[in-house]
Amino acid sequence: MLDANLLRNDLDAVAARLADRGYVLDVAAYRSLDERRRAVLQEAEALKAERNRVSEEVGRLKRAKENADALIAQQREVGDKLKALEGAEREAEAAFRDFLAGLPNLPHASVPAGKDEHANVEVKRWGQVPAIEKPLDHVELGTKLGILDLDRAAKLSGARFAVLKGLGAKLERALIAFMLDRQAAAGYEEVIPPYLVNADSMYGTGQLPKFEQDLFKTSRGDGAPLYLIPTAEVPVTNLYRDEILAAEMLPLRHCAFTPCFRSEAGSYGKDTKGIIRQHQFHKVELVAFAAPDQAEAELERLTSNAEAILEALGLPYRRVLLCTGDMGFSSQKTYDLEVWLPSQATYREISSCSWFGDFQARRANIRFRPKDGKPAFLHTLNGSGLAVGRTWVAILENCQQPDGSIRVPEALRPYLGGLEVIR
RNA sequence: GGAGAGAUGGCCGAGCGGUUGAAGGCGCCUGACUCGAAAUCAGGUUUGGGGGUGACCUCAACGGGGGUUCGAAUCCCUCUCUCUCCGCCA
Repeated sequence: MLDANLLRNDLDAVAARLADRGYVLDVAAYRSLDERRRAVLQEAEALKAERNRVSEEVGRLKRAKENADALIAQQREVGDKLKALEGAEREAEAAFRDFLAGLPNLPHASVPAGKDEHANVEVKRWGQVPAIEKPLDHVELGTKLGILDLDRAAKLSGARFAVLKGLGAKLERALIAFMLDRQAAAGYEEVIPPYLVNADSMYGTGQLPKFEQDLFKTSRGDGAPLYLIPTAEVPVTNLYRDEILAAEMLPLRHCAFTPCFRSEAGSYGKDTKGIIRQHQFHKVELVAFAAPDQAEAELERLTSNAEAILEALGLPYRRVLLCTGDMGFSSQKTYDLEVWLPSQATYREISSCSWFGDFQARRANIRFRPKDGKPAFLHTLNGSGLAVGRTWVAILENCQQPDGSIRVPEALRPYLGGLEVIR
């Protein structure tokens, strides 16, 4: 959520920055909502002040055993007026808040302006793209090796689900343990959060109210619905919702392995082949909480922590700085890491590292107490470190050998009992 | 799932219709004393919204929501969570 004061003081500048990311801010609508809200608020507050004053007087009379009937009658009138205003007050407040909550974050000054992914900027390229004659894709490789079974997965759950078997399952598990160990060593404290969260949590990180159609929603009798997390970012960021952290705790870094669940109703037709885009996948997530003056450096650190996994596995990748039009709703600056996929002869997203400024912190009310000052919103960041399923795909495709076997990256072998080749 | 108890400020803990934003204690901060520290003494110490150039004024918040009342931390309803006992269970 954006700072309402910023909008009030510099509405045109905010509108211009939002326009950079393709969002048209209705300036007039915002102004009238803000003014309406303040007008109603002031009217109601004046009445409440009146009520408080007279109530006190009634109390004084009662204690002195004097008659207060006249005052009480007068109070009833104030109470009625107030009751009449109540609905308007709530409505004005909600309309204002909903409008504000619907605005995406402002892009950081260092983010290139652009309409879509074509304006993204490649800032780094690492590794040697393997020379493979007629590379097979991960579906062919995995199916032939008997470690991937998409047909039976479809029988169980439909499209966009996968079954991993034997060494395929073990490879997935090895990758999870490998990533967690590396990130723990890099200073991230591991957490295992709930995979089902309430609506407040989804609101805190920005999935709700705008993106409910991307989520799996559960129901239970009379209780409030719970949502399956689309990423560990949601429960881990919300860990500190409505809290004030001590400045010494920052930067605070967590890593978490979780399954991720995405409904993505609009995504049919994209990435239909293989397990690039699934309703359920595994991810190791990095989440950081930083003071505002630490946050920009923290984004660089977090991004290189994610890159370190790709480098340790010897997977060629590039780092891309997303342009204003391609960033997620809550982000103010995002780097995507894209891994080379031989079968597609292109780089595909395997990690997305974002700096949210105080956008999420304001929604989730996460603050810190600076050395000698008032509590202030901190900055949140997160990034995949990495998406496990896509790493699995990248290893199969990049490490494939002419006979269809897979060479296991050396760093991973201790996690597979020393196994050198999957065949 | 059944029965009962509870949820108050950074923490502990009183209050159970009328200057209680909240006693008391702990913690923390400032000052005095001291070469310095401890101890002691004095003072201070929640957050958010609105208004004002400013000193400042004002509203809201005692788990969440709703109600009763001139007035609610205090009474009623409801939801959530925690604890104890019983049942069930990976």
